[in-house]
Amino acid sequence: MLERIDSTLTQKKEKVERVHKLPDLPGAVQGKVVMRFAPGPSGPLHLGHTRVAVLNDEYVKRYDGKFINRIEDTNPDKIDPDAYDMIPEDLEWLGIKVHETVVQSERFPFYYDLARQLIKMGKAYICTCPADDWRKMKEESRPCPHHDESVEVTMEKWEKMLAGHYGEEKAVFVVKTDLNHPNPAIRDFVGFRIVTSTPHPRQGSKYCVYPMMNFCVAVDDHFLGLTHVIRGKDHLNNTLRQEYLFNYFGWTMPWYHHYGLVSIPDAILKTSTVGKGIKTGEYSGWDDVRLGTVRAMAKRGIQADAIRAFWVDCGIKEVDIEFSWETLYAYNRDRIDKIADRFSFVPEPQPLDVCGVDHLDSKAPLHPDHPERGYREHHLSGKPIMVFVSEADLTQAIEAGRVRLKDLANVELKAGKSKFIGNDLAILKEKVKIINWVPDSYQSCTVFMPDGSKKVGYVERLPEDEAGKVVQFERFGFVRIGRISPDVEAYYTHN
RNA sequence: GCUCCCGUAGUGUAGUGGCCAAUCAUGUUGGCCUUUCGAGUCAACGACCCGGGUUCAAAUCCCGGCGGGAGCACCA
Repeated sequence: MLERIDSTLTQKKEKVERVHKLPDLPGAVQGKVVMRFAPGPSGPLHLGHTRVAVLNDEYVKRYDGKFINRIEDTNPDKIDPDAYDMIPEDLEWLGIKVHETVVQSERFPFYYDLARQLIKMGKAYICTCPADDWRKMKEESRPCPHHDESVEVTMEKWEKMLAGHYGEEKAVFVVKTDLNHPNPAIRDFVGFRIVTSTPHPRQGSKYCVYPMMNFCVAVDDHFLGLTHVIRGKDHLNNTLRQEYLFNYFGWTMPWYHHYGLVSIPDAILKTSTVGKGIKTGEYSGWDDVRLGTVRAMAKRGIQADAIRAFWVDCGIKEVDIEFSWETLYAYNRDRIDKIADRFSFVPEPQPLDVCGVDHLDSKAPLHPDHPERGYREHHLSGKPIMVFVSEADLTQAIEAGRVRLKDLANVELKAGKSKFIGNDLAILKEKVKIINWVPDSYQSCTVFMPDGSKKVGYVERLPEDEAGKVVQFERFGFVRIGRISPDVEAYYTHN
């Protein structure tokens, strides 16, 4: 301990630029840390999930521990069968190493056993009151008539429950906590319920008694050997409920930590809404660029690395925070700027004739800082030579009278035509603007923007190997190339 | 209504009694540089929720307000 303090003190003096790092986990032992990610399989992962997934992964990697992906599929109403495959795919894309996968619907008999043990301890009862009545009595700190039934009676009712003697909503297994607990959120909670109307996508109608999240979480967190749990603040009260189970069974609790809630502005995240939208054709799929899914981020050219850096930077504090697209984009730009080849794209293209010259050659680097990567070359001829420029640029250029076609020529404009006036870069010192152009060997290109709009224009011919890569359309922004032929489709990343 | 959590610049973050007239990042503005409105570079802007108390000394400890969030589900 003292050594640690000493080293941080000396470090502090030496550090000029401090990189934000996550704090150490209390009681973490190298090689012994076990953590988990516990999504409900209602769809693929979205930005909100990435925080908890990344943070847990960061710690597992730091301590050379184990990362468990626990699929919490105990509510058949909210299961998308495809999610069982999509979640691991998304985790892999995020660079998260999963060491073990647990699916809760495969463990129902195990949960049933523990339920029996709990009944034997007198810590649970089977309630057959109408749900509203039970809830109301709880609010008033009153026990329902079944609260104090004997172990024998309770056990008998439990077996009847399992045997299907009760219909849906006719009986629940309740974990006793403390009806007089000042916090109404902590008083007796439901551990198992009956589900018969919706078959489970994986188990069919094999089971009619379904465990509830709070029961499974406590049981699994213990039996899977978790040492540290990091999750959202919305689970704060759940942890207090789960604590009762740990105490009844005599288990030691892992270290639980709850970070603040994140609000992600302008993000479409809600799985059920998106799922419906996909069915109706409103969205093209889970990777529709308007969505906040991991898939959409990938499609747009957001790097997993940038998302990771963002969450590490946010830390694990309990304060609620607001997600900043600007900051994520800054981290992402930092990563893609180095690797993105540059191309010329002109939205709303307008033809422009360049008179007074027979042919023009253009040679521009794929990346201005890395000429060794090669060049884009165009050899233009014709009488006159025709190029395309964007409508907005053309308007401004006509107003200015002179303009530099980037890496090509200086031209003088009047009445929609232009005249070659040399190639001397000194003209830039005279505040002449540079604009982009494409030759008549262009490809049509549609850029899909995150707000759902499209920018249609021409792009200079792209090498086939740019498909799937992030490139920069000069003076337009970074995009990820979806396809190259027959026409180019690209997804806007950010500026 | 009850219970719990939280409150440092626009956003995120460092800071656990003195080295804090407060760190870093992002953002914004301006300069330089650059054949992109990208990158780089230099500078500026911008914060300890409020009020008491403890102390020689408080962003840091205590109390009270105020503000924000979550939970009180037979969802996760």
